[in-house]
Amino acid sequence: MKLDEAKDKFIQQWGSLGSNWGINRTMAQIHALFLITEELLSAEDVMETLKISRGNANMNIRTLIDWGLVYKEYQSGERKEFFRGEKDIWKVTQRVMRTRQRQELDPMINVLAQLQTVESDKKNKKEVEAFTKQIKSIKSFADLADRSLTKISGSEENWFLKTFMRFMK
Amino acid sequence: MKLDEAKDKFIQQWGSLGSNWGINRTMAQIHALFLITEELLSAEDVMETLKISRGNANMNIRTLIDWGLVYKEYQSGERKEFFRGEKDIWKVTQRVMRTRQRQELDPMINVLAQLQTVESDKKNKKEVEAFTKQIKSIKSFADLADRSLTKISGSEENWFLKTFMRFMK
DNA sequence: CTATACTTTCAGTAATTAATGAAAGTTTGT
DNA sequence: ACAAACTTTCATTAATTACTGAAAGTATAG
Repeated sequence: MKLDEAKDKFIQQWGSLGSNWGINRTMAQIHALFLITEELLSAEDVMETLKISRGNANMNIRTLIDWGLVYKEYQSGERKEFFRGEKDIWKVTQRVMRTRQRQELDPMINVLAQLQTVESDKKNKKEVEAFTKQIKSIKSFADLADRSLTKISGSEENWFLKTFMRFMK
Repeated sequence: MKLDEAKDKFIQQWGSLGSNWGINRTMAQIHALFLITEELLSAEDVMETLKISRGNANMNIRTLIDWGLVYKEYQSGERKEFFRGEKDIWKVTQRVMRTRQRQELDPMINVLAQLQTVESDKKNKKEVEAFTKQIKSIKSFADLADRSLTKISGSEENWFLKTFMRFMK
């Protein structure tokens, strides 16, 4: 396979992976491009390579920066902004975990906490008990996931690999 | 909060969580309904509770069965099918992991394997090396994730909790 | 201060994804 | 074998989500 073909294939596959996981295809493709590009890229470069509009490129690069997957850098002598992708796949994973934990797990946990107290009367006592029990069990699980993610996404790769490999044996 | 209000809130929240993770809102809502319903439900029940069409209910219940999150059961004396949701949140997690591993991680790993061999000529030698190195590093990570998921999704909750809690300490 | 080089926003539009419901298919009881 | 009771499919329609591009906004150099 030729290099350009391989790069394109990687970008497409990463894009489709992203879109299956609720991350828009273009954002995932831009991220893929940054993952396999050593050099700094400008918004223009991204637009041209992926054939997307200025607005689209700008918005998604911005989101990638928010997620901590892309960094803004300045080239001396150049007026425009350049960007560099985080290459370390372990760091990438940690940052994706963190972002999604904040955006999705934490709100879920809040709602679950609220749902633990439901009014009960003589008519539906049994039903309320069953509901509350199930919500509590989901909440416990979500709390465990939350603590785990916090620990994992704050840990060094070395620690993680060492301990995790032992765990997985 | 009233019970019905709480149930509805749970269904909505689970639906929105799902849709953020690339699972269609209705499928996630049906799943939520099954998670908090002790009794058997018919397709009709689901249609009425969630105000969705017959086709929609049927297709998504089917997918939930494929994922192993809902079971088909027959009521004696009744001609129509009834369904029961898997309540154990640990099992639910394992099955979601398994399904997504099959549907998304495995294809990604296959593509990464292909991308490891890229033709090189004197002009782009350096570039090809850098690309291959990065792909290899992503592939190793994906392989680790794959092995971990296989192990976790085949393990007992007890084993998992015991070992994982030690790991997380 | 002002012209230029850039970045950001956002209303309108396009593309994608999901839902409907009627028709076709299947199963079961008599 | 037939009819009733139910399930599945799928073409059409609706809803959602993402993209474009022009206009507005901002920063910098001279």
